[in-house]
Parts: sequence; C-alpha cells; structure tokens
Amino acid sequence: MEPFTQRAVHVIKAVPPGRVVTYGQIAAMAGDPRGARQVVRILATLSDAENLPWHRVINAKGGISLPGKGGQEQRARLAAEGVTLRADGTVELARFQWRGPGTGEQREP
DNA sequence: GCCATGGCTAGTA
DNA sequence: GCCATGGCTAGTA
Repeated sequence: MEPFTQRAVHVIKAVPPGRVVTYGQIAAMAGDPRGARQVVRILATLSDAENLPWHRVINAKGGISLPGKGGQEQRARLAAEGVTLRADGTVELARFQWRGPGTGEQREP
C-alpha cells in the first residue's frame, strides 16, 4: 500500500461516529491537498477490506456524492448516528464536520 | 476517457 | 458552470 493510501486509511478510521469529513479534508490530512479523488478511489476499493466508515465522507458542499443505492445507504447510516440532513439533503458542516484528532472527538457541538 | 472532487468565476436577482 | 487534477480502466493495436 502506498504511503498516502495508508495515511488516508488511518485518517478515515479516525473519524468519530456522528461526525463527517470531506474528501479534500482527508487528502489534506494525509499529506496531499490535491488528492481528493484518490480518496474516492481508496473508499471505493478499500472500504470493505479495511472496514472503513465510508459513510462519514461527503463532499465539500456538505452533499452526498455517492450515486444511487449507495447514497441512500449513506443517508441512512448518517441518520442513525444522529447526523441530520437539511431538506436539500446536505449536511450542516458547521455543526457536524470533524476537524481532526483532538478537536471535538465527541458528538455534535 | 472516466469520475463518490474542489475552487474560482461569471452572471443573475 | 467551467476546468485543473490524478489515478485507474476499458478497449484498441
């Protein structure tokens, strides 16, 4: 596994329940601010094997990018963790976005 | 050539 | 809405 991939996996696993992060955020935390799309690839290929909390990853606008059935599943999983969605389906980032280790491990503020 | 992105710009209201 | 980005995949040669 590439170092970036390994770090990204580590970051994704660190996201607490009830919080969300963006693709770009994970990439930046893993050392490559322009690696958002690599994060997509990692989620698509390693979620199963690494048991990643893939549903806690959303886009920079607070929206769910995963299309189709997966998107439905993602909404359901987030709701189950207390992450509420606006009427337009987006997450209130100011409230639920995780800022990294040691910055609000708990639940929503 | 595709895409589970993201940032920046026009152009409307 | 446009386009830079980056890695992968299908599909041709």
